[in-house]
Amino acid sequence: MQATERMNWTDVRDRIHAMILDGTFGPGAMLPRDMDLAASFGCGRTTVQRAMTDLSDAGIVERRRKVGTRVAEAPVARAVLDIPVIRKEIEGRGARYRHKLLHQGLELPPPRIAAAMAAPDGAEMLHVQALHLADGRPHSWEDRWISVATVPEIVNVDLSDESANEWLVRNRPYDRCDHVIEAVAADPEVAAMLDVAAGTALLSLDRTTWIGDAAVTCVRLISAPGYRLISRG
Amino acid sequence: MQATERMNWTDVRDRIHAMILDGTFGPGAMLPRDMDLAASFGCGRTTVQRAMTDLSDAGIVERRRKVGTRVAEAPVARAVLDIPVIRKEIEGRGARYRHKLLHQGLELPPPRIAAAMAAPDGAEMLHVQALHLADGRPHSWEDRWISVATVPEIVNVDLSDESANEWLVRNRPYDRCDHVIEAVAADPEVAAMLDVAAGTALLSLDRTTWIGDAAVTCVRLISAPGYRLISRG
DNA sequence: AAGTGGTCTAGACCACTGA
DNA sequence: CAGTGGTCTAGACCACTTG
Repeated sequence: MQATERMNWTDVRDRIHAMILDGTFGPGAMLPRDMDLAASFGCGRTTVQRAMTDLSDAGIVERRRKVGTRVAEAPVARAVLDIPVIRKEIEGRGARYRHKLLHQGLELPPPRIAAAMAAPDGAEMLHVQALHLADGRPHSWEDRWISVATVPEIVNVDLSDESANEWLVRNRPYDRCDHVIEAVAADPEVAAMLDVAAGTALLSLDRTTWIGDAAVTCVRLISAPGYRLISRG
Repeated sequence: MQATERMNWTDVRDRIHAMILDGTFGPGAMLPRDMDLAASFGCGRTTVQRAMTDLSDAGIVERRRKVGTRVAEAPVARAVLDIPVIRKEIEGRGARYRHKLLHQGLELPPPRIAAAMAAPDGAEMLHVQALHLADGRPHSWEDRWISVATVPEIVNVDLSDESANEWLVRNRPYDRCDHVIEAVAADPEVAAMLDVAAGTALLSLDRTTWIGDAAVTCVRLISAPGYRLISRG
């Protein structure tokens, strides 16, 4: 008597994945229909569906109605980065967090910012610059523009107490956000703030956040040397 | 008579998300049970489940059995980066891809690599250095170590024809991979290869790939100035 | 022991797309 | 038009966690 094991959808996913990895189905090959796979695994079609959704999300297979499921040709490497709130990250390392407001004022944004936020010409925004410190040492420098049109009450908030990011997250949580990651050389101003030599290679992370189609804020975070973004999976 | 609209699971997800965003359920608040939400939306519990799975994957809510569903306290910003095969990326921009093998040999890896790949002391690996070019101009510099223990046949492959990455993807596809992103200053060797001044700030991407618990390869890719990683959504 | 989310099933219908 | 994946439903049972 054969013991018939009950399979999870994760088991089904892993068995399909294994068949792709060991060459049973090579890049570009068609997989059987969900119903046939379900029959061969002895499970319902829904379970195969669930497994396929996961493989499809991971970019391992491509599914099209009427056509079927195909093993992806050029597997992209997908890195999922969790970018924590800076204060949480610092406190999570057991260090003391402090935040220093350097500048705050209504100004006309440079074209780069206005374009990223799809803002009309001549619209003033709140410009904020701040420094994040871990145990008193510079951790990162923040250069932020906030849309007064989207968040009018921001002009009356005291940002020396709470960081702009945390106020926004609590009071105007965003829908979605874009990120751009690049390497930059420290200009003299940033170098002085972060206490490094001008020209030092630093990681820059730009984030634009949106509520629906209205831009909330566009922030550039430049971190002190040694900062890394890590993704495990 | 009220027209009862049929809701997709994405609609359900968006309505729950909207209630979180507009403050109906603030950070840390408990949401109703799936069954009650289903009743209030006029759909089955499965549909709420599907919506919740998505919100949970996105880090917006946290679900625990017997306890219920809670709005996340500290929303992390999640950036999903698709890192394409370099050749595809270059050809996708309409440029001509070329690949130049600079170095290839069996060597003892430095401690950093041996540790990242969890390799035993004294195990030689294949060390490969190469340059990727777009329309003849340097695009990125690659420094790669390949585990001979995991991929013995690699020593007989001609890597001047096909890049190591593409050979590996075709012949030893990996299970999972880790990424580390950081900013580095160009050392003289890299600077010469990429045709930039020494000390230029460059983006470095390290990737270690695995088949099960066996490391396949550990590669550092350093890109020419102006390279960016972008995530939208 | 009880309550919650996690998953499975079978069947049904919808949505997209190629012939 | 036909064939595939995408989704919904109702009901059932499982797995985990707290009391």
